[in-house]
Amino acid sequence: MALRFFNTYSRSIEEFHPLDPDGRAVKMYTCGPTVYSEAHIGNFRAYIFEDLLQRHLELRGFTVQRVMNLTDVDDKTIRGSRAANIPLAEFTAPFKEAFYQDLDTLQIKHADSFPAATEERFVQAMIAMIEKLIGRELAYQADDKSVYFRINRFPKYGHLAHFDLAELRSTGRVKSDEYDKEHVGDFALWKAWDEEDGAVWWESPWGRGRPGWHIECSAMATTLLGEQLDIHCGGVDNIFPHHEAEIAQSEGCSGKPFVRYWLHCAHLLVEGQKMSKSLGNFYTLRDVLAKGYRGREVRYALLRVHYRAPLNFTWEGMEEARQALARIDEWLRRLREAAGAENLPANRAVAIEDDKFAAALDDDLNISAALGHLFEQIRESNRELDGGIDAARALAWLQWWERINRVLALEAGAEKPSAEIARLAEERVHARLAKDWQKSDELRDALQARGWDVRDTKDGQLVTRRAGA
RNA sequence: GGCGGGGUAGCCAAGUGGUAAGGUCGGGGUCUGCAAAACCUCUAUUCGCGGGUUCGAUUCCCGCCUCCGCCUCCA
Repeated sequence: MALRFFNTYSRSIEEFHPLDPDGRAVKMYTCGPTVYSEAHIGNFRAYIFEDLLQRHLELRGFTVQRVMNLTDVDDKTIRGSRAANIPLAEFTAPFKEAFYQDLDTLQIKHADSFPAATEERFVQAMIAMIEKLIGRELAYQADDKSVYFRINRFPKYGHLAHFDLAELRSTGRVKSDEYDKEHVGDFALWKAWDEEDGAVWWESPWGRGRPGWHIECSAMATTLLGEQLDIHCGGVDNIFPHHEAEIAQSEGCSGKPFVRYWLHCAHLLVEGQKMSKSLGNFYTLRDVLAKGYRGREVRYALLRVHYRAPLNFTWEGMEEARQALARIDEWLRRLREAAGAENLPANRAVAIEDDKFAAALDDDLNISAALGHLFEQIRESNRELDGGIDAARALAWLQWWERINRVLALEAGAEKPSAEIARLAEERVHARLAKDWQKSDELRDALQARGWDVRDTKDGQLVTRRAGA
Protein backbone atom coordinates (compact mmCIF):
# COMPACT_ATOMS: atom_id res chain seq x y z
CA MET A 1 0.00 0.00 0.00
CA ALA A 2 1.28 3.42 -0.84
CA LEU A 3 2.54 5.79 1.80
CA ARG A 4 0.02 8.53 2.43
CA PHE A 5 -0.34 11.55 4.63
CA PHE A 6 -2.94 14.10 5.54
CA ASN A 7 -1.96 17.31 3.81
CA THR A 8 -3.14 20.40 5.63
CA TYR A 9 -3.14 22.33 2.39
CA SER A 10 -5.72 20.10 0.68
CA ARG A 11 -7.30 18.90 3.92
CA SER A 12 -7.21 15.39 2.59
CA ILE A 13 -5.16 12.22 2.61
CA GLU A 14 -2.72 12.13 -0.30
CA GLU A 15 -0.28 9.56 -1.58
CA PHE A 16 3.26 10.64 -0.88
CA HIS A 17 5.66 11.12 -3.78
CA PRO A 18 8.69 13.36 -3.39
CA LEU A 19 9.77 15.81 -6.02
CA ASP A 20 12.98 13.86 -6.65
CA PRO A 21 12.70 12.20 -10.08
CA ASP A 22 14.09 9.00 -8.61
CA GLY A 23 11.46 9.16 -5.91
CA ARG A 24 13.94 8.60 -3.08
CA ALA A 25 15.31 11.89 -1.78
CA VAL A 26 12.99 13.76 0.57
CA LYS A 27 13.52 17.34 1.62
CA MET A 28 11.98 18.04 4.98
CA TYR A 29 11.82 21.24 6.99
CA THR A 30 10.58 21.42 10.55
CA CYS A 31 10.11 24.52 12.63
CA GLY A 32 12.32 24.30 15.70
CA PRO A 33 12.28 26.01 19.06
CA THR A 34 12.73 29.62 20.05
CA VAL A 35 15.68 29.38 22.39
CA TYR A 36 14.62 31.71 25.18
CA SER A 37 13.98 28.90 27.68
CA GLU A 38 14.00 25.14 27.85
CA ALA A 39 11.59 23.47 25.48
CA HIS A 40 8.43 22.01 27.06
CA ILE A 41 6.82 18.64 26.51
CA GLY A 42 4.31 20.15 24.11
CA ASN A 43 7.19 21.20 21.88
CA PHE A 44 8.59 17.72 22.10
CA ARG A 45 5.34 16.15 21.09
CA ALA A 46 5.80 17.90 17.77
CA TYR A 47 9.46 16.95 17.46
CA ILE A 48 8.74 13.33 18.27
CA PHE A 49 6.02 13.26 15.64
CA GLU A 50 8.51 14.64 13.13
CA ASP A 51 11.07 12.07 14.23
CA LEU A 52 8.56 9.29 13.71
CA LEU A 53 7.85 10.67 10.26
CA GLN A 54 11.52 10.82 9.34
CA ARG A 55 12.29 7.37 10.69
CA HIS A 56 9.37 5.80 8.90
CA LEU A 57 10.31 7.44 5.62
CA GLU A 58 13.79 6.03 6.06
CA LEU A 59 12.43 2.59 6.85
CA ARG A 60 10.58 2.80 3.55
CA GLY A 61 13.78 3.51 1.71
CA PHE A 62 13.65 7.26 1.37
CA THR A 63 16.71 9.39 2.03
CA VAL A 64 15.61 12.27 4.21
CA GLN A 65 17.43 15.56 4.25
CA ARG A 66 16.06 17.41 7.21
CA VAL A 67 16.50 20.94 8.46
CA MET A 68 15.29 22.28 11.79
CA ASN A 69 15.76 25.94 12.55
CA LEU A 70 16.51 27.55 15.87
CA THR A 71 14.96 30.95 16.38
CA ASP A 72 17.56 32.81 18.39
CA VAL A 73 16.37 36.36 17.85
CA ASP A 74 12.86 37.59 18.62
CA ASP A 75 11.09 39.63 21.29
CA LYS A 76 11.46 36.96 23.95
CA THR A 77 15.14 36.22 23.41
CA ILE A 78 15.94 39.91 23.33
CA ARG A 79 13.93 40.51 26.48
CA GLY A 80 15.72 37.63 28.18
CA SER A 81 19.17 38.80 27.26
CA ARG A 82 18.44 42.31 28.46
CA ALA A 83 17.01 41.03 31.72
CA ALA A 84 20.14 38.94 32.24
CA ASN A 85 22.27 41.82 31.07
CA ILE A 86 24.29 39.65 28.70
CA PRO A 87 24.66 39.62 24.92
CA LEU A 88 21.95 37.84 22.97
CA ALA A 89 24.20 35.00 21.78
CA GLU A 90 25.39 34.38 25.30
CA PHE A 91 21.81 34.25 26.51
CA THR A 92 20.62 31.76 23.90
CA ALA A 93 23.67 29.45 23.88
CA PRO A 94 22.76 27.38 26.95
CA PHE A 95 19.21 26.90 25.70
CA LYS A 96 20.52 25.64 22.38
CA GLU A 97 22.76 23.21 24.20
CA ALA A 98 19.89 22.07 26.44
CA PHE A 99 17.76 21.52 23.38
CA TYR A 100 20.31 19.22 21.75
CA GLN A 101 20.61 17.28 24.99
CA ASP A 102 16.86 16.93 25.20
CA LEU A 103 16.72 15.59 21.67
CA ASP A 104 19.24 12.93 22.67
CA THR A 105 17.31 12.09 25.79
CA LEU A 106 14.24 11.45 23.68
CA GLN A 107 16.12 9.60 20.93
CA ILE A 108 15.04 12.18 18.40
CA LYS A 109 17.36 12.04 15.40
CA HIS A 110 19.28 15.21 14.87
CA ALA A 111 18.45 17.14 11.74
CA ASP A 112 21.13 17.39 9.08
CA SER A 113 21.42 21.01 10.00
CA PHE A 114 20.14 23.31 12.73
CA PRO A 115 20.44 26.76 11.18
CA ALA A 116 20.14 29.69 13.55
CA ALA A 117 18.44 32.89 12.51
CA THR A 118 21.34 35.07 13.60
CA GLU A 119 23.91 33.38 11.36
CA GLU A 120 25.25 36.03 9.02
CA ARG A 121 24.67 34.10 5.81
CA PHE A 122 21.02 33.64 6.69
CA VAL A 123 20.53 37.24 7.64
CA GLN A 124 21.97 38.12 4.22
CA ALA A 125 19.64 35.61 2.59
CA MET A 126 16.68 37.19 4.39
CA ILE A 127 17.69 40.65 3.26
CA ALA A 128 18.06 39.42 -0.33
CA MET A 129 14.59 37.88 -0.23
CA ILE A 130 13.05 41.03 1.17
CA GLU A 131 14.69 43.12 -1.56
CA LYS A 132 13.25 40.81 -4.16
CA LEU A 133 9.79 41.03 -2.61
CA ILE A 134 9.97 44.82 -2.55
CA GLY A 135 11.05 44.79 -6.20
CA ARG A 136 7.94 42.81 -7.02
CA GLU A 137 5.76 45.12 -4.97
CA LEU A 138 4.95 42.26 -2.63
CA ALA A 139 6.50 44.23 0.21
CA TYR A 140 6.90 47.83 1.26
CA GLN A 141 8.61 49.91 3.88
CA ALA A 142 6.12 51.69 6.09
CA ASP A 143 6.46 54.98 7.91
CA ASP A 144 7.71 53.18 11.00
CA LYS A 145 10.73 52.10 8.87
CA SER A 146 9.77 48.42 9.13
CA VAL A 147 9.19 46.37 6.00
CA TYR A 148 5.90 44.51 5.60
CA PHE A 149 4.55 41.88 3.27
CA ARG A 150 1.64 43.17 1.22
CA ILE A 151 -0.86 40.33 1.53
CA ASN A 152 -3.33 41.88 -0.89
CA ARG A 153 -0.84 41.28 -3.67
CA PHE A 154 -0.60 37.57 -2.94
CA PRO A 155 -3.97 36.02 -3.77
CA LYS A 156 -3.12 32.63 -2.26
CA TYR A 157 -2.65 34.19 1.17
CA GLY A 158 -5.03 32.38 3.52
CA HIS A 159 -5.29 29.20 1.46
CA LEU A 160 -3.33 27.00 3.85
CA ALA A 161 -5.40 28.01 6.85
CA HIS A 162 -8.56 28.25 4.75
CA PHE A 163 -9.15 31.70 6.05
CA ASP A 164 -11.12 34.35 4.27
CA LEU A 165 -9.13 37.46 5.07
CA ALA A 166 -12.17 39.68 5.01
CA GLU A 167 -13.66 37.68 7.87
CA LEU A 168 -10.67 37.61 10.14
CA ARG A 169 -11.53 38.78 13.58
CA SER A 170 -9.01 40.50 15.71
CA THR A 171 -8.25 38.78 18.99
CA GLY A 172 -6.60 41.79 20.43
CA ARG A 173 -3.18 40.29 20.05
CA VAL A 174 -2.25 42.76 17.37
CA LYS A 175 -0.13 45.49 18.77
CA SER A 176 -2.18 48.65 18.67
CA ASP A 177 0.75 50.71 17.46
CA GLU A 178 0.95 48.80 14.20
CA TYR A 179 -1.18 51.29 12.31
CA ASP A 180 1.51 52.06 9.79
CA LYS A 181 0.61 49.02 7.76
CA GLU A 182 -1.56 49.15 4.65
CA HIS A 183 -3.57 46.14 5.82
CA VAL A 184 -3.84 44.82 9.38
CA GLY A 185 -2.86 41.42 8.06
CA ASP A 186 0.41 42.58 6.57
CA PHE A 187 3.21 40.96 8.51
CA ALA A 188 6.70 42.21 9.28
CA LEU A 189 9.60 41.03 7.15
CA TRP A 190 12.07 43.44 8.69
CA LYS A 191 11.56 45.13 12.01
CA ALA A 192 13.12 48.51 12.40
CA TRP A 193 15.37 48.89 15.43
CA ASP A 194 13.91 50.45 18.55
CA GLU A 195 15.30 51.02 21.99
CA GLU A 196 13.95 47.74 23.29
CA ASP A 197 16.29 45.94 20.91
CA GLY A 198 19.39 47.30 22.60
CA ALA A 199 22.51 46.05 20.87
CA VAL A 200 20.61 43.64 18.66
CA TRP A 201 20.52 44.94 15.08
CA TRP A 202 21.83 44.36 11.58
CA GLU A 203 22.43 46.90 8.84
CA SER A 204 20.05 46.66 5.90
CA PRO A 205 18.94 48.74 2.92
CA TRP A 206 16.08 49.90 5.16
CA GLY A 207 18.26 50.90 8.07
CA ARG A 208 19.14 49.08 11.26
CA GLY A 209 16.79 46.38 12.34
CA ARG A 210 16.21 42.67 12.63
CA PRO A 211 14.35 40.04 10.66
CA GLY A 212 10.73 39.16 11.24
CA TRP A 213 10.05 35.66 12.47
CA HIS A 214 8.48 34.28 9.32
CA ILE A 215 11.23 35.29 6.90
CA GLU A 216 13.76 33.33 8.94
CA CYS A 217 12.19 30.05 8.01
CA SER A 218 11.71 30.95 4.37
CA ALA A 219 15.33 32.02 4.03
CA MET A 220 16.83 29.09 5.87
CA ALA A 221 14.61 26.53 4.19
CA THR A 222 15.27 27.74 0.67
CA THR A 223 18.98 28.35 1.28
CA LEU A 224 19.55 24.85 2.60
CA LEU A 225 16.95 22.81 0.76
CA GLY A 226 16.14 24.79 -2.36
CA GLU A 227 13.04 26.57 -3.52
CA GLN A 228 10.80 23.55 -3.23
CA LEU A 229 10.39 21.25 -0.24
CA ASP A 230 8.66 17.93 -0.01
CA ILE A 231 7.49 18.11 3.58
CA HIS A 232 7.09 20.92 6.06
CA CYS A 233 5.90 20.20 9.59
CA GLY A 234 4.95 21.95 12.75
CA GLY A 235 2.23 22.27 15.33
CA VAL A 236 -1.26 23.27 14.26
CA ASP A 237 -0.77 26.66 15.84
CA ASN A 238 1.88 27.37 13.22
CA ILE A 239 -0.53 27.02 10.34
CA PHE A 240 -1.60 30.59 10.68
CA PRO A 241 0.08 32.92 10.36
CA HIS A 242 3.56 31.43 10.34
CA HIS A 243 3.32 28.84 7.60
CA GLU A 244 0.93 30.96 5.60
CA ALA A 245 3.53 33.71 5.67
CA GLU A 246 6.28 31.31 4.68
CA ILE A 247 4.32 30.33 1.59
CA ALA A 248 3.75 33.96 0.66
CA GLN A 249 7.41 34.91 1.08
CA SER A 250 8.94 31.85 -0.53
CA GLU A 251 6.60 31.69 -3.48
CA GLY A 252 6.70 35.43 -3.83
CA CYS A 253 10.43 35.06 -4.48
CA SER A 254 10.62 31.81 -6.41
CA GLY A 255 7.30 31.74 -8.23
CA LYS A 256 7.22 28.00 -7.55
CA PRO A 257 5.11 25.95 -5.15
CA PHE A 258 7.02 26.02 -1.87
CA VAL A 259 5.90 22.84 -0.12
CA ARG A 260 4.26 19.69 -1.47
CA TYR A 261 3.00 18.24 1.83
CA TRP A 262 2.14 20.20 4.95
CA LEU A 263 1.85 18.06 8.07
CA HIS A 264 0.74 19.48 11.40
CA CYS A 265 0.35 17.82 14.74
CA ALA A 266 -2.35 18.57 17.28
CA HIS A 267 -1.65 20.06 20.66
CA LEU A 268 -0.67 18.42 23.85
CA LEU A 269 -2.97 18.89 26.83
CA VAL A 270 -1.91 18.31 30.40
CA GLU A 271 -4.49 16.68 32.64
CA GLY A 272 -7.12 17.71 30.13
CA GLN A 273 -6.17 21.36 30.02
CA LYS A 274 -3.96 23.58 27.99
CA MET A 275 -0.51 23.70 29.47
CA SER A 276 0.12 27.01 31.13
CA LYS A 277 2.30 28.34 33.86
CA SER A 278 -0.62 29.88 35.71
CA LEU A 279 -2.38 26.52 35.95
CA GLY A 280 0.76 24.93 37.31
CA ASN A 281 0.70 22.22 34.66
CA PHE A 282 3.55 23.51 32.56
CA TYR A 283 6.36 20.99 32.18
CA THR A 284 9.67 21.01 30.46
CA LEU A 285 11.23 17.68 29.62
CA ARG A 286 13.57 18.16 32.53
CA ASP A 287 10.63 18.64 34.90
CA VAL A 288 9.32 15.23 33.90
CA LEU A 289 12.75 13.61 34.22
CA ALA A 290 13.04 15.14 37.68
CA LYS A 291 9.96 13.15 38.69
CA GLY A 292 11.90 10.00 38.02
CA TYR A 293 10.88 9.19 34.47
CA ARG A 294 13.30 8.35 31.74
CA GLY A 295 13.56 9.75 28.28
CA ARG A 296 12.28 6.61 26.60
CA GLU A 297 9.21 6.64 28.82
CA VAL A 298 8.46 10.20 27.83
CA ARG A 299 9.11 9.28 24.22
CA TYR A 300 6.63 6.41 24.42
CA ALA A 301 4.01 8.54 26.15
CA LEU A 302 4.27 11.28 23.53
CA LEU A 303 4.53 8.88 20.60
CA ARG A 304 1.63 6.57 21.19
CA VAL A 305 -1.22 8.83 20.16
CA HIS A 306 -1.86 9.68 16.53
CA TYR A 307 -0.27 13.00 15.67
CA ARG A 308 -3.49 14.67 14.49
CA ALA A 309 -5.40 13.84 17.67
CA PRO A 310 -4.99 15.88 20.84
CA LEU A 311 -2.72 14.10 23.30
CA ASN A 312 -3.56 14.30 26.96
CA PHE A 313 -0.43 14.09 29.07
CA THR A 314 -1.08 12.62 32.51
CA TRP A 315 1.01 10.97 35.21
CA GLU A 316 -1.23 7.94 34.86
CA GLY A 317 -0.23 7.89 31.21
CA MET A 318 3.43 7.98 32.21
CA GLU A 319 2.89 4.94 34.43
CA GLU A 320 1.21 3.18 31.56
CA ALA A 321 4.19 3.99 29.34
CA ARG A 322 6.54 2.61 31.97
CA GLN A 323 4.62 -0.66 32.24
CA ALA A 324 4.32 -1.12 28.50
CA LEU A 325 8.05 -0.59 28.06
CA ALA A 326 8.85 -2.96 30.90
CA ARG A 327 6.87 -5.59 29.04
CA ILE A 328 8.87 -4.98 25.88
CA ASP A 329 12.11 -5.11 27.87
CA GLU A 330 11.22 -8.43 29.43
CA TRP A 331 10.17 -9.86 26.08
CA LEU A 332 13.51 -8.87 24.55
CA ARG A 333 15.42 -10.28 27.49
CA ARG A 334 13.71 -13.63 27.08
CA LEU A 335 14.30 -13.65 23.34
CA ARG A 336 17.99 -12.88 23.78
CA GLU A 337 18.29 -15.60 26.33
CA ALA A 338 16.62 -18.05 23.98
CA ALA A 339 18.73 -16.92 21.05
CA GLY A 340 21.84 -17.66 23.08
CA ALA A 341 24.84 -15.58 23.87
CA GLU A 342 26.88 -17.10 21.07
CA ASN A 343 26.38 -15.28 17.82
CA LEU A 344 24.14 -17.43 15.77
CA PRO A 345 24.67 -16.78 12.07
CA ALA A 346 21.91 -14.42 11.03
CA ASN A 347 21.08 -16.57 8.03
CA ARG A 348 20.12 -19.47 10.30
CA ALA A 349 17.03 -17.56 11.27
CA VAL A 350 14.01 -17.85 9.05
CA ALA A 351 12.91 -14.27 8.73
CA ILE A 352 9.49 -13.42 10.08
CA GLU A 353 7.59 -11.99 7.16
CA ASP A 354 5.35 -9.49 8.82
CA ASP A 355 5.10 -5.94 7.61
CA LYS A 356 1.90 -4.97 9.39
CA PHE A 357 3.64 -2.60 11.74
CA ALA A 358 5.13 -0.53 8.94
CA ALA A 359 1.99 -0.87 6.86
CA ALA A 360 0.02 0.78 9.65
CA LEU A 361 2.46 3.67 9.62
CA ASP A 362 2.06 3.97 5.87
CA ASP A 363 -1.49 5.02 6.63
CA ASP A 364 -0.81 8.58 7.81
CA LEU A 365 1.41 7.31 10.64
CA ASN A 366 -1.21 5.23 12.41
CA ILE A 367 0.99 4.55 15.40
CA SER A 368 -1.80 3.16 17.58
CA ALA A 369 -2.58 0.41 15.09
CA ALA A 370 1.13 -0.25 14.67
CA LEU A 371 1.70 -0.58 18.41
CA GLY A 372 -1.39 -2.75 18.71
CA HIS A 373 0.16 -5.11 16.22
CA LEU A 374 3.49 -5.08 18.03
CA PHE A 375 1.83 -6.17 21.26
CA GLU A 376 -0.10 -8.91 19.51
CA GLN A 377 3.19 -10.23 18.20
CA ILE A 378 4.75 -9.96 21.64
CA ARG A 379 2.02 -12.13 23.04
CA GLU A 380 2.44 -14.62 20.21
CA SER A 381 6.20 -14.88 20.62
CA ASN A 382 5.91 -15.07 24.41
CA ARG A 383 3.69 -18.10 23.92
CA GLU A 384 6.37 -19.60 21.74
CA LEU A 385 8.94 -18.84 24.42
CA ASP A 386 6.80 -20.53 27.05
CA GLY A 387 6.64 -23.59 24.82
CA GLY A 388 10.40 -23.53 24.34
CA ILE A 389 11.59 -22.22 21.01
CA ASP A 390 14.86 -22.82 19.25
CA ALA A 391 17.59 -20.23 19.00
CA ALA A 392 17.02 -19.53 15.32
CA ARG A 393 13.37 -18.68 15.88
CA ALA A 394 14.21 -16.39 18.79
CA LEU A 395 16.78 -14.68 16.61
CA ALA A 396 14.20 -14.21 13.90
CA TRP A 397 11.92 -12.45 16.37
CA LEU A 398 14.79 -10.24 17.46
CA GLN A 399 15.47 -9.29 13.88
CA TRP A 400 11.79 -8.51 13.42
CA TRP A 401 11.97 -6.23 16.45
CA GLU A 402 15.17 -4.51 15.37
CA ARG A 403 13.51 -3.37 12.18
CA ILE A 404 10.56 -1.99 14.12
CA ASN A 405 12.83 -0.36 16.64
CA ARG A 406 14.50 1.62 13.88
CA VAL A 407 11.25 3.57 13.87
CA LEU A 408 10.27 3.36 17.53
CA ALA A 409 13.73 3.90 19.05
CA LEU A 410 12.42 2.68 22.37
CA GLU A 411 14.95 0.09 23.39
CA ALA A 412 16.67 0.57 26.71
CA GLY A 413 20.40 0.98 26.77
CA ALA A 414 22.22 -1.81 28.55
CA GLU A 415 23.30 -0.91 32.04
CA LYS A 416 25.74 -2.98 34.07
CA PRO A 417 25.14 -3.45 37.78
CA SER A 418 27.48 -1.53 40.01
CA ALA A 419 29.85 -3.35 42.36
CA GLU A 420 27.44 -2.73 45.22
CA ILE A 421 24.52 -4.21 43.31
CA ALA A 422 26.60 -7.20 42.30
CA ARG A 423 27.61 -7.76 45.90
CA LEU A 424 24.03 -7.60 47.19
CA ALA A 425 22.93 -9.97 44.46
CA GLU A 426 25.68 -12.40 45.32
CA GLU A 427 24.76 -12.32 49.01
CA ARG A 428 21.19 -13.06 48.12
CA VAL A 429 22.18 -16.12 46.10
CA HIS A 430 23.93 -17.48 49.19
CA ALA A 431 21.01 -16.63 51.44
CA ARG A 432 18.71 -18.53 49.12
CA LEU A 433 21.00 -21.54 49.02
CA ALA A 434 20.83 -21.53 52.82
CA LYS A 435 17.03 -21.10 52.55
CA ASP A 436 17.32 -18.01 54.68
CA TRP A 437 14.16 -16.46 53.27
CA GLN A 438 14.12 -13.51 55.61
CA LYS A 439 17.59 -12.41 54.59
CA SER A 440 16.77 -13.17 50.97
CA ASP A 441 13.74 -10.88 51.09
CA GLU A 442 15.68 -8.15 52.84
CA LEU A 443 18.30 -8.23 50.12
CA ARG A 444 15.63 -8.13 47.47
CA ASP A 445 14.14 -5.06 49.11
CA ALA A 446 17.59 -3.49 49.26
CA LEU A 447 18.15 -4.10 45.57
CA GLN A 448 14.73 -2.74 44.68
CA ALA A 449 15.38 0.35 46.72
CA ARG A 450 18.42 0.89 44.52
CA GLY A 451 16.38 0.55 41.34
CA TRP A 452 16.94 -3.11 40.50
CA ASP A 453 14.27 -5.78 40.23
CA VAL A 454 14.99 -9.26 41.45
CA ARG A 455 13.29 -12.39 40.21
CA ASP A 456 13.84 -16.04 40.86
CA THR A 457 13.57 -18.24 37.81
CA LYS A 458 14.20 -21.90 37.26
CA ASP A 459 17.68 -20.94 36.11
CA GLY A 460 18.37 -18.91 39.19
CA GLN A 461 18.20 -15.32 40.30
CA LEU A 462 17.75 -12.59 37.74
CA VAL A 463 18.60 -8.98 38.53
CA THR A 464 17.40 -6.36 36.06
CA ARG A 465 17.28 -2.60 35.99
CA ARG A 466 13.79 -1.50 36.85
CA ALA A 467 11.97 0.46 34.19
CA GLY A 468 12.11 4.13 34.97
CA ALA A 469 14.55 3.76 37.79
C1' G B 1 -18.89 34.68 13.86
C1' G B 2 -15.14 31.91 10.39
C1' C B 3 -11.81 27.64 9.96
C1' G B 4 -10.02 23.05 12.08
C1' G B 5 -9.41 18.59 15.46
C1' G B 6 -11.78 15.41 19.12
C1' G B 7 -16.10 12.69 22.07
C1' U B 8 -15.36 4.27 21.64
C1' A B 9 -14.55 0.10 28.71
C1' G B 10 -11.85 3.07 35.16
C1' C B 11 -7.89 5.51 32.08
C1' C B 12 -5.26 5.74 27.00
C1' A B 13 -6.75 4.24 22.20
C1' A B 14 -7.45 1.49 16.85
C1' G B 15 -11.20 0.46 13.62
C1' U B 16 -14.98 -1.18 9.87
C1' G B 17 -21.82 -0.74 6.03
C1' G B 18 -22.26 -6.90 8.81
C1' U B 19 -21.98 -7.10 14.52
C1' A B 20 -16.01 -3.70 18.79
C1' A B 21 -7.67 -4.23 17.86
C1' G B 22 -4.14 -3.10 21.41
C1' G B 23 -2.07 -0.83 25.98
C1' U B 24 -2.84 0.10 31.17
C1' C B 25 -5.59 -0.83 35.61
C1' G B 26 -8.62 -4.48 38.34
C1' G B 27 -10.59 -9.88 39.41
C1' G B 28 -9.51 -15.33 38.87
C1' G B 29 -5.90 -19.27 37.46
C1' U B 30 -0.85 -21.76 36.18
C1' C B 31 4.13 -21.04 38.17
C1' U B 32 6.86 -19.52 42.93
C1' G B 33 9.46 -20.44 49.83
C1' C B 34 6.90 -15.66 49.17
C1' A B 35 7.06 -12.50 45.25
C1' A B 36 7.97 -10.84 40.31
C1' A B 37 7.64 -11.80 35.20
C1' A B 38 5.33 -14.57 31.50
C1' C B 39 1.14 -17.19 29.91
C1' C B 40 -4.28 -18.43 30.29
C1' U B 41 -8.91 -16.15 31.62
C1' C B 42 -12.81 -12.36 32.91
C1' U B 43 -14.24 -6.96 32.41
C1' A B 44 -18.18 -2.17 26.28
C1' U B 45 -25.34 -6.11 23.87
C1' U B 46 -22.08 -1.15 22.89
C1' C B 47 -19.13 3.34 20.12
C1' G B 48 -21.67 11.96 22.91
C1' C B 49 -27.37 12.77 21.90
C1' G B 50 -31.71 12.69 18.51
C1' G B 51 -33.52 11.63 13.75
C1' G B 52 -32.84 9.56 8.60
C1' U B 53 -30.94 6.04 4.62
C1' U B 54 -30.31 0.55 4.82
C1' C B 55 -31.90 -6.23 5.48
C1' G B 56 -28.21 -4.23 8.79
C1' A B 57 -24.79 2.07 11.16
C1' U B 58 -20.19 2.87 15.90
C1' U B 59 -19.10 3.41 10.55
C1' C B 60 -23.06 7.17 5.50
C1' C B 61 -26.56 11.70 5.76
C1' C B 62 -29.10 15.73 8.73
C1' G B 63 -29.63 18.32 13.29
C1' C B 64 -27.91 19.05 18.20
C1' C B 65 -24.72 18.81 22.69
C1' U B 66 -19.81 18.98 24.45
C1' C B 67 -14.26 19.46 24.83
C1' C B 68 -9.85 21.52 22.55
C1' G B 69 -7.24 24.65 19.07
C1' C B 70 -6.39 28.74 15.36
C1' C B 71 -8.35 33.64 13.63
C1' U B 72 -1.65 38.09 12.70
C1' C B 73 5.11 36.34 15.36
C1' C B 74 2.59 29.76 20.64
C1' A B 75 4.90 22.98 18.62
